[in-house]
Order: sequence, then C-alpha cells, then structure tokens
Amino acid sequence: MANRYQEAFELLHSYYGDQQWWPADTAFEILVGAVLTQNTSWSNVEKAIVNLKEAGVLELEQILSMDDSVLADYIRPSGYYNLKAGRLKNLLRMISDVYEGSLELLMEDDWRNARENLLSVRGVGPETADAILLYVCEKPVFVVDSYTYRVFSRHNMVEEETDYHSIQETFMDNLEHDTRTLNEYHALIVQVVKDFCRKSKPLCSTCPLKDL
DNA sequence: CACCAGGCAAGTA
DNA sequence: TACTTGCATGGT
Repeated sequence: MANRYQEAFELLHSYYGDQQWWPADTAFEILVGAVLTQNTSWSNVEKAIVNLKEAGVLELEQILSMDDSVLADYIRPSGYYNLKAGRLKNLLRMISDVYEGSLELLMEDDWRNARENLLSVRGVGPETADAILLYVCEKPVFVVDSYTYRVFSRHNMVEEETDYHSIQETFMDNLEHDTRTLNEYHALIVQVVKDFCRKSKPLCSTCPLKDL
C-alpha cells in the first residue's frame, strides 16, 4: 500500500463495500440537499426535501419565484430555515444568472471556474461547493467535513491546528484524482463516524480503522 | 434534561 | 487577524 490515506480507504471499503453517494434521485435534489445539510443531520434534510417534492416545487424556477417565507416553511425540518431559504435562493440565482439555470452547463464548466462561482454565493462555503462539484458535477474533488477532521486528527494524519484547504491538499496529494474513489471515500468517512466515532462514543476498539 | 448534526457568515476587539 | 456568536429542527 502506497500510503496511509489509501490504506484507510481500503480498510473502510473492505468493511462497508460500495456506498456511491449522494443519496438523492436527481442532480437538482443533490444541489438542494448540499445546502440544507449544512450542520444538520441528513434525516432532517430528507423531510425538507420530501416537503418540496410533495408540493411539486423541487425545481429551480419554482423555488426562485417563491417568497422566502414560503420556502422557509417547506424546509423547516432541516433547521436554520430562514437562513437556508436565503442561501438556497442565492445559489439558484447564481446558477440562473451564470449558467442560464442549467445544471448541465454548470457540469460542463471547468471545475476550477465553477468552484469560484459557487464560492461567490453567500451561504456556499468550501464544503458545500466541493460537495456540489463532486456529487453533482462528478469532478475529482475531495470533500472535507468536520468528520474528516475528527477521524484523521485522531490518527495524526491531519494537523491539530489546520484549515479546510490544508486537509484537502493532504488528501489530494495522497490519492488518485478519481471521481468514483473520492465520492466513495467521503461517503465511507461519514459512515464510519456515524458507527464508531460519535462525540458521545469517544473510542473505537471495533472501528475498522483501529490498526491504521 | 443536555447534547449533537455531512457549515457559514457576521460581529467583536 | 483571531475568536465568538447566531442560526433551529428533530433524534438520542
């Protein structure tokens, strides 16, 4: 095995098998979910998405033309609903203005350019932008989240004092830039944290990464 | 009851 | 620049 970052991937993949995220039916649903899941459990996000689906408004034009207060009401279960109603519309407005409202055009754009456009949206930070690039646009980008830090700082594989970009660089420097693998890796990290590395469950004698 | 969840931006000094 | 605070629902 070439390095510990690849080794961790193999351990997780052997343990869990393929995940192949994101859990959603359409690209637009992934996009919406990426905003709604900010600091929020996925189960709450699902309820919000179901609300939008059942109302038949899970579409760019529909959401953009909706009052913030109406949108907030649909997405209430995902928490921070007033904040996220604004953030979601900011994102969709950018896609409307810059990409003619077309996710296809967003996907076809050079990903570095798309990343800049995503980060220019108020309410879209590095994790949300990278999640969209990886899971909507299928670009080879490693998504860092608080779980990544929690797991890999325990194994001394990222610095205690660090930032998003440094963690991302560490992984990108040590992994193949392959979309399928990076998709899988992020999904596996989320899964292993849920099972073995919750804050309330500090140590992990049965964790698949115990010998890493 | 307290704590946590697949962040981000604004405010403070 | 470095640290703190607000945003909020639903599950454990």
